[in-house]
Amino acid sequence: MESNYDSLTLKNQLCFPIYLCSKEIIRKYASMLKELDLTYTQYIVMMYFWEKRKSNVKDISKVLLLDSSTLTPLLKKLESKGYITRVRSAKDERNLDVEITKKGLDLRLKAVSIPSKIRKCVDLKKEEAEMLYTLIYKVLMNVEGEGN
Amino acid sequence: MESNYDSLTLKNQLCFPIYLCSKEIIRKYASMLKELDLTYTQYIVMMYFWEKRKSNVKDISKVLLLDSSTLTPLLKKLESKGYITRVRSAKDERNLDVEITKKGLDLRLKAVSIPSKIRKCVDLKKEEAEMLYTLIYKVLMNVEGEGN
DNA sequence: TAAAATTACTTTGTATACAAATTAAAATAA
DNA sequence: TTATTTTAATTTGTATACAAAGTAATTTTA
Repeated sequence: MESNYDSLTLKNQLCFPIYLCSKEIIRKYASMLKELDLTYTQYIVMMYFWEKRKSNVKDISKVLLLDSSTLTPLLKKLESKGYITRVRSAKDERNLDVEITKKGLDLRLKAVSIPSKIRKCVDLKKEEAEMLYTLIYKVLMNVEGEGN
Repeated sequence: MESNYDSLTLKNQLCFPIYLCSKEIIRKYASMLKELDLTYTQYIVMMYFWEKRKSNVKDISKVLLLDSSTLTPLLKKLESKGYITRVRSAKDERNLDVEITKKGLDLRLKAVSIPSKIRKCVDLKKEEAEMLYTLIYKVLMNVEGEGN
């Protein structure tokens, strides 16, 4: 039986390696994304727009679990790079219409090789990757579920 | 067979949910750690010192995979809270001797309940947690292994 | 319909993160 | 032994992250 005392050691943490894993993978992405002049978070947002084309801060926030105060400057940055446009909604001035540009859509072509590079780097068998995906999602749902 | 095109969608990313999971768990920690006046990263560093008592920037950096430029201000912060001391090494002035204080050691008692709270929140069966730990570690080793 | 509450986004403040440049000390080479 | 290189930590610059406060538009309520 594991004591409370033992529980408070680095090697017995589950979340610590998840945190490390996240950071280190993002570092890998960062070096690959340098050519596209994108950071990892910007890449995630672009991926969202490659699928959705048009959205607003609230909806992006809901899907990417990024705070609106993180998104505001990030979207301004992507706008300054010409990948998206930001305009207040005519229907409801509170909303910001965010839309991907032609240049933003074109960027996708430069990014298509990235997932396979990352997969090679992560280097898990198909079943392992699926198991990891399942478990991580389970944790995510459990953590999100609890009233925070 | 999954195409390169399909690979570049949010739902087919393995790293994205790991990144979300890491962030959301850290958010949980943050609310629990508020009482101890610690952030998650500060908590990790304190956990290191609860096991090690004395160290230096380089060794902490190696174990926690945190850049020295992240650690410098963080250690200053922990020093200002009275949990550690920072002194240049007499033997080699390049090194910084970092040591936990009595107050820092005492803090451990306030933290012992946190791991079980987090486990409850993550809510995985023992075998699931072990499997997740194994897989995450495998990825971490693979990603770190690749010459970066 | 005027006041109150809600909503969507932005701003502010604090704390990571890390690359790249800098500084100072120690080790190595010439 | 001086010059060169290496090493350890710090500083600088940029980009997240998010809580909390603020702003302005819209909706709800009294």
